[in-house]
Amino acid sequence: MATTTAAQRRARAKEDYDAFMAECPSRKLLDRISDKWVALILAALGSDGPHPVGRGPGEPRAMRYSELSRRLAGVSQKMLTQTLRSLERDGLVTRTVTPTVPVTVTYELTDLGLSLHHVIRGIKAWAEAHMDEVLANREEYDARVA
Amino acid sequence: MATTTAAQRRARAKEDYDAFMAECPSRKLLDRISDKWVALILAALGSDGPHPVGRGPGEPRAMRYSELSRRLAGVSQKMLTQTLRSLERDGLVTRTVTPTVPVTVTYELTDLGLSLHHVIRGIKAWAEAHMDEVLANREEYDARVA
DNA sequence: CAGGATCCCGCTAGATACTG
DNA sequence: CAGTATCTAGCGGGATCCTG
Repeated sequence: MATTTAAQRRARAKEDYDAFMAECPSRKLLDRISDKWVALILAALGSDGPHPVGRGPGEPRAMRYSELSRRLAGVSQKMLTQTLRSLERDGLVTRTVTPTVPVTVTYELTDLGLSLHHVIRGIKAWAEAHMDEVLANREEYDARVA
Repeated sequence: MATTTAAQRRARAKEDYDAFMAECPSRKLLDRISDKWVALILAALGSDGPHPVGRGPGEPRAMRYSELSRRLAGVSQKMLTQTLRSLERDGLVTRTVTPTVPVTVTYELTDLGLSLHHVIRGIKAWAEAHMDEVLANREEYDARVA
């Protein structure tokens, strides 16, 4: 019983790496914004843009739950709520409950959330500048392989 | 048979939205870089940084498969290969095969890949500047709830 | 050395139904 | 209106074995 070393070392390395990954701020941020709906919600609250499927030159900020739900057509209530909660938890949005007849809940970007929104706009800028090139490369590659 | 409209409209909206999502360049880019290993590989090839778990002040660019494998300790061969292939397909890295005794394969960032790497560094910058604040908000939130 | 091919498990998004 | 609760299927990703 001595040859276990190889597997053990790998497992050990993986643990270390996972721990490192969990600590890494960049990784955390990527995990956050890469979430399917985060960027969209931030975009919706941040101002607006060509993001929504319908028209909606929309309002700059502070939206109700139902507004967001309509704006991000494809989202399920579960994911919308879950995502909004996590964003609130991280201090990226505020949640305001107004006890009207049926309750009214509005969401708004914090300064922190707004600054993150700017980062995302940077990503968007790169995407719009270079993504067609990426797509072209992709097609070329596929053509060469096939 | 008339009340099907509600569900149908939702389904329709979802389809439209999915189509929109699939087209959106920003979404595509996010899907790309949010991939678990993409950012790490780009960081490894882009120059270096505090990313790797071991030390490794390492080489600036052009790494062999096995080097990457060691540098990104936790990655499985499958994911490493898969990710590298997709990056090559997108024209973000080049793959060079040198027919030495046992084959030698090196990967290197293209100009496009390098420019994307810069975007990621921007993300990293935000993370390092604000992520502690996010974490603090998170703890505070959890404390309030509990 | 650098992968290809398979099997298989865990997690999570999504659909559905219910509530204050 | 703005959620909560539950159940399930699909798939991303790791482990393992094999090859040029």
